[in-house]
Amino acid sequence: MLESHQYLRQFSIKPSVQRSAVMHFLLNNRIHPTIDEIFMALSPTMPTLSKTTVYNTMDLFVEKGAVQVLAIDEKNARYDVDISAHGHFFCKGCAKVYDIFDLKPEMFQLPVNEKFKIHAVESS
Amino acid sequence: MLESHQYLRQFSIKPSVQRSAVMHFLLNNRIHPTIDEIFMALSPTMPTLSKTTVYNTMDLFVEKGAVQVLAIDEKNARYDVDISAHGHFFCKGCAKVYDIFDLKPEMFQLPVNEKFKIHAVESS
DNA sequence: GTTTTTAATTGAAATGATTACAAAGATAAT
DNA sequence: ATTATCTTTGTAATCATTTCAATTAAAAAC
Repeated sequence: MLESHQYLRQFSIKPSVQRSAVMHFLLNNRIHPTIDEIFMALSPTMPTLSKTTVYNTMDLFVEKGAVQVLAIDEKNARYDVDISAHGHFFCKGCAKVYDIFDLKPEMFQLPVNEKFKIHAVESS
Repeated sequence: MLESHQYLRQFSIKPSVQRSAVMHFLLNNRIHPTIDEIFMALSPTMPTLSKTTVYNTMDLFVEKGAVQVLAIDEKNARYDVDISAHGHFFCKGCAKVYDIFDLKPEMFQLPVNEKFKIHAVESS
């Protein structure tokens, strides 16, 4: 939990009890969780936690670049504390997201010469 | 429209006025449209069309393998009549999906030796 | 070609994830 | 200690999607 505190500071995120708890969970459970999974995991030991806070917290984390949001699961947004450039695939059988760490930038032949500029590439 | 009729049959989809109209739109507007975009485009010339029909139709098309559904846009499901293996990227500026045709199967180093079997790989 | 059966379409209501908002609580500054 | 600012919380609103039952259209049987 101390670690999470420090970790948040690295991304200029002011720590709070809730934020540290959420980050602690993310760092120790790399399961690309949904909002609900995060909420369900924390609420037993944090009965006052609100799901809205989880939404707010994750929005902040994404905005500050501490986590990335995946759109790979049509049903729910999923989050990844691993912000390195890597891919994902979604197993429809077990409904889980798995990492693909072998992707290389050259794999994407983007039309960068066109009228838009690339902000980010997600292989999710 | 005649073409769409024939096209649907190739995927064992029984054509109807609505289905042909939707497929005709998809074949001639390769913009990876949302349900709403399809509905909005067709309803002027098809006032009785229901949005539920568009949902039903797209579900059927996906099930029959005539189109693929993309999860790349967090807000809405998007559909692509191009069922060939290719990638996509989503421009947050213009909120449009673009194709990436240079992806190759080898780009994905999947852990096929594990306990799940891969049904499909989407780079979207 | 009319009747019967089956399938497709439709609109309204239900669901479920996410967002908006305003009040309550906690933290930081004075 | 007091005031101001930021965070958390619960409720209500929103929006995409699904469910469902009724209507309409199409296909099959006669």
